[in-house]
Amino acid sequence: MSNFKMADIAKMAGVSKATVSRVLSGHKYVSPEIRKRVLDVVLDTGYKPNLIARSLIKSESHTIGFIVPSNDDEVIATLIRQVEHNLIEEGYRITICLTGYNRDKEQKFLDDLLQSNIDGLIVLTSRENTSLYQDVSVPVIMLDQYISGGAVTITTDNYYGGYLAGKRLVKNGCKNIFVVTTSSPDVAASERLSGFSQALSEVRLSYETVQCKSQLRHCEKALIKTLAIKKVDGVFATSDLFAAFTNKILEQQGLRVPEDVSIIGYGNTTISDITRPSLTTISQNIETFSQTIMDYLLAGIHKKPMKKRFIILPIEMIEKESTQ
Amino acid sequence: MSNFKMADIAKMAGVSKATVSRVLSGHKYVSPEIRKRVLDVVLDTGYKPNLIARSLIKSESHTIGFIVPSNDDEVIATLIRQVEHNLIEEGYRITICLTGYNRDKEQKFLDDLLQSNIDGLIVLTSRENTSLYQDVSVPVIMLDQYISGGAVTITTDNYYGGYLAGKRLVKNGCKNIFVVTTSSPDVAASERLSGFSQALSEVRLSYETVQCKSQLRHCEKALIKTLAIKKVDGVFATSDLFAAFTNKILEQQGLRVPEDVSIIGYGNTTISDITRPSLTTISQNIETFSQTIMDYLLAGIHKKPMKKRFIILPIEMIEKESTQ
DNA sequence: TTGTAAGCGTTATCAG
DNA sequence: CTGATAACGCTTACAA
Repeated sequence: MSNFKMADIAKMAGVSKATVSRVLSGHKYVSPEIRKRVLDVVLDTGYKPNLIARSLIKSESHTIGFIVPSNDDEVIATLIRQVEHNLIEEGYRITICLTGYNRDKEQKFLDDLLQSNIDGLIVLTSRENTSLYQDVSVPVIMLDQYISGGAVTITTDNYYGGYLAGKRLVKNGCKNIFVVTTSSPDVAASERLSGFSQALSEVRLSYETVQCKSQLRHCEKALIKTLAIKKVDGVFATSDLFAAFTNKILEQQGLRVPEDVSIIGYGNTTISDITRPSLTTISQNIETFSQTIMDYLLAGIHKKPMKKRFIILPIEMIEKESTQ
Repeated sequence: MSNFKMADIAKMAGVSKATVSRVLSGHKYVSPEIRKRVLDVVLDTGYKPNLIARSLIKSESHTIGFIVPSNDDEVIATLIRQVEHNLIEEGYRITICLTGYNRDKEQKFLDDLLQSNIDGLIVLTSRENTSLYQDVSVPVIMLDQYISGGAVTITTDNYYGGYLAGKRLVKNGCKNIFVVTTSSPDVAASERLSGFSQALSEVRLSYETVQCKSQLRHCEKALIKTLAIKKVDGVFATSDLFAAFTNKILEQQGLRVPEDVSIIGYGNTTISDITRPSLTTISQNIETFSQTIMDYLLAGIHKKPMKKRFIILPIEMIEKESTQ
């Protein structure tokens, strides 16, 4: 990294700072000779402009804040990766803010970002915390849930995903159904459950709920406890990880999947392919998800008119071995 | 977000900008009355100082760049999460840069960060790309490998981890050993293999190598191909994910784990607990890893003297069901 | 087409 | 203790 400043380059090239600035910003109205002279010095010195200074005067930072509960979920990690990839192409970078659903933390992150001239925000949070984003001065993409105010909501069709899963278990003739889900205020999971519920209630079925705390051993306990008092022949888990773990526990208990129990997970992640049997699951197209986020985020940043402020992306069920 | 600037606050409180600045920076030498007067206005208006302006004059940004190939590995995702958590406590935030081992991308990330007054850098990269970091103007924590220049290297004992795995398979009497590893230039994996090799060569054993590209189905092909020509009774995978997948394929081929084949993974991740059988694995203490990174990073930022510039953290083998 | 000078919103310096 | 005034490193009217 060179320690040259624009003034140094200007002096060395025998021009003014303004001219150097124009050359570097690809401004027109610079004579070829002078452009070359400046560029030569820039190359010689390895000069790189200070982006903070530029940021201060332009009130932008080419930085997008990405606020999420965690990166431990494979789907979220993939989304982060994909969004980062797409944003880079457009000249932005991302600052990751992991909130753990903690409102104070989230508030602090938000303030910090807003004080740093960020250009936009992508947010995944709980229902309670949406209020933080109702009146923010930069474009906000709110994931998975509606929020009043100016934000654009983008979500995959979690309700329908859950609904499809429900229909599938019903089709398999399952009567004793477990739902394995998180205890976090995860809006996607709760939408999935609503859809699932709907599918079951259409044939007058209900289900047992097994809640998993972050630690899998708690999940194991809860599952075994419920198994002690209820039979099971069908499972819907709100994530592939839960599905995979449930699959293991069930087989440890002497139940065979899919012969005795059908299992459906969510996410179509790597995990759904490394279990035996592989897991039937609901797939969201992460590339499309990311691309849509990008499109609306950039539209917001460039103040382009938007037709919609609420976008629902389709999902599909991927049949694997756990529901045969 | 308020749109007030320091000058506004100063005017409203009837003092100078300098005084407002002093109050907000918690400077001493401000009379109680004036302090209160300013603070009242600040609270009333919801004023928050612009961090970019502060950053410009102080030549720091309270931002740490975290350069890694990807976030799809569970160990790395956990490390990112932990480091982020620790850094927040210290008033820093992180910008994530996912390189995919692409040198150009990495170079661009680096330049961009350096042009933005970042305070420090945490880097996980390939051997070839270390040269990018040999002469960087901010503290660099290089993960998993040594690098000449001023950077501090922090690594877990990958070599010994591999060695332990090798010893364990030998102890189980394995003679036909497979190693399943990545085809990426992953320095940790290659260290693990060195250690593993050493353990085997001490008893004059060798092994077959199965290379996995990012897509698991390629891995499956490679594995089946090798199985067609070689017997196997022991497997060492350089990640739990590979181990889990291998476990699945082997059982599909009619081999029982651990009766016919012993498997050892790496990372002690969630994956190692959701397979049947659960996977014996090598565990790195991520909290300690993260804390060590933090300590040295902050020491570097605050220009404190450091006793060591090369830190190796211990690992341990966690015996689960796949090697019994 | 180029240079001069005035910002961007803070903090640092130096009188008072 | 407080207030002008000059940085920080760049962009951008406005002039020339």
